[in-house]
Amino acid sequence: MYEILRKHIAQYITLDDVEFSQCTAFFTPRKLRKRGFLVQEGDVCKYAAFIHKGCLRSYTVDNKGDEHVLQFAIEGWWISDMYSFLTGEPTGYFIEALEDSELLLLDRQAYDQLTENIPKFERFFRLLLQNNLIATQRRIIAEHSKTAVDRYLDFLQTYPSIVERVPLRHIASYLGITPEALSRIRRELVNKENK
Amino acid sequence: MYEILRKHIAQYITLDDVEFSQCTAFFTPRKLRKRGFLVQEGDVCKYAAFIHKGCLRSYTVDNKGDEHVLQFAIEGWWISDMYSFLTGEPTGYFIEALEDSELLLLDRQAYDQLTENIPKFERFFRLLLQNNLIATQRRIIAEHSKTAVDRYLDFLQTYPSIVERVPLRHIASYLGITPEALSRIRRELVNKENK
DNA sequence: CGCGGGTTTGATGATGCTCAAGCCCGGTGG
DNA sequence: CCACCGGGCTTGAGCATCATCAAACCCGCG
Repeated sequence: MYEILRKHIAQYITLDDVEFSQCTAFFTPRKLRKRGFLVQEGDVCKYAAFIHKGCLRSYTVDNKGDEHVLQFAIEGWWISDMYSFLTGEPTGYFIEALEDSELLLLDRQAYDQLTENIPKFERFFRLLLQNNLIATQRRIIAEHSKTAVDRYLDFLQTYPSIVERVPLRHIASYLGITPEALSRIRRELVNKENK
Repeated sequence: MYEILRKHIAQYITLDDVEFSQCTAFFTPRKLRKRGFLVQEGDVCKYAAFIHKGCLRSYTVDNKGDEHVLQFAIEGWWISDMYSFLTGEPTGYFIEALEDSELLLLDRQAYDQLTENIPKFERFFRLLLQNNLIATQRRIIAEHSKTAVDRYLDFLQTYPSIVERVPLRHIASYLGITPEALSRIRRELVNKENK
């Protein structure tokens, strides 16, 4: 049950067996069906969720009713609204399962105790935040410097395992374009291939 | 010399006088003239810089030679490439003074010692990262859900003190539009005002 | 078989980019 | 003190990209 979590953590900090089994005690397993929500706009996001199996997305809905995907996450990733989770303010995001999923949840109390009992986890979560920030900054620069075609190609390169699993319209939303535009981009790409 | 830093830190953690004077020992003051660089692309970003006075920007240059502003920072803010600073990898950014500026620099060793000697600072830097991530995520959503006009108006609201100090073309770059487009947006806005 | 969600296609229009030129203003040197 | 220069901002015309809206298509599922 915890192998994936263990491998994930090992990428950032080294834990012995005792520490790891201590740490697992803080997580609560939870299943989420396809189209189920971990949180919805207005909720307080009570959990940071590690994905053991499945696929989720976080997104906002603007005042025109259009969705904007912030993040995808699959096995071995985390998903949450860190802001709401850490401040207790209501979230502006929806976090939805795109497949039947199995999560390992960490609530705020567990998070505090975990970082207190095993201080290495303070570092661990800082590294997660840091990597997330770096990726998010790169995304902004990419959106300013690259065309939609190139951003789609980058996405294919960077997240091949996600492309296979999520509907195109969500990818379009992530890239900041309409489904129609993504459709046309894909058409052009196969056209070029066949020349 | 350290009042601004003290106020800034007090927003996130509480330090007594002893702790604060301990902490100041880790900082190195440095002046930077207008148009001077703290780091340039290819350098390792050796410092996290707290701005005591002045104004800086970080930006990348893409392969067409176009600049893309990632961040502005004025008194009471930090600027750095956290990625390069924390990993030791060369940075892809330029960090340039837009005015004569006075900085308080923290190098990697000082950073490590500071977080070790005064563990509250671990929390402090995590909060900084976290706030930065939240703001950066909002920026992506805003770029997907709002027009350039609205993003400019938001910028005026959110960073009035920066608008006064920074050339318009840098603001255009931050917003992801050309200087010409920003110029036209501003023209339309004053037209509307006068009706 | 027919329904419905997701994707594609087409036509049209808005938004912002590119390139080129002009304007404004502050700084410099005669 | 003034003429000139240059950088930054503005303006204009034409164009590319992508959004919008509406309709068709495709395919899995009841």
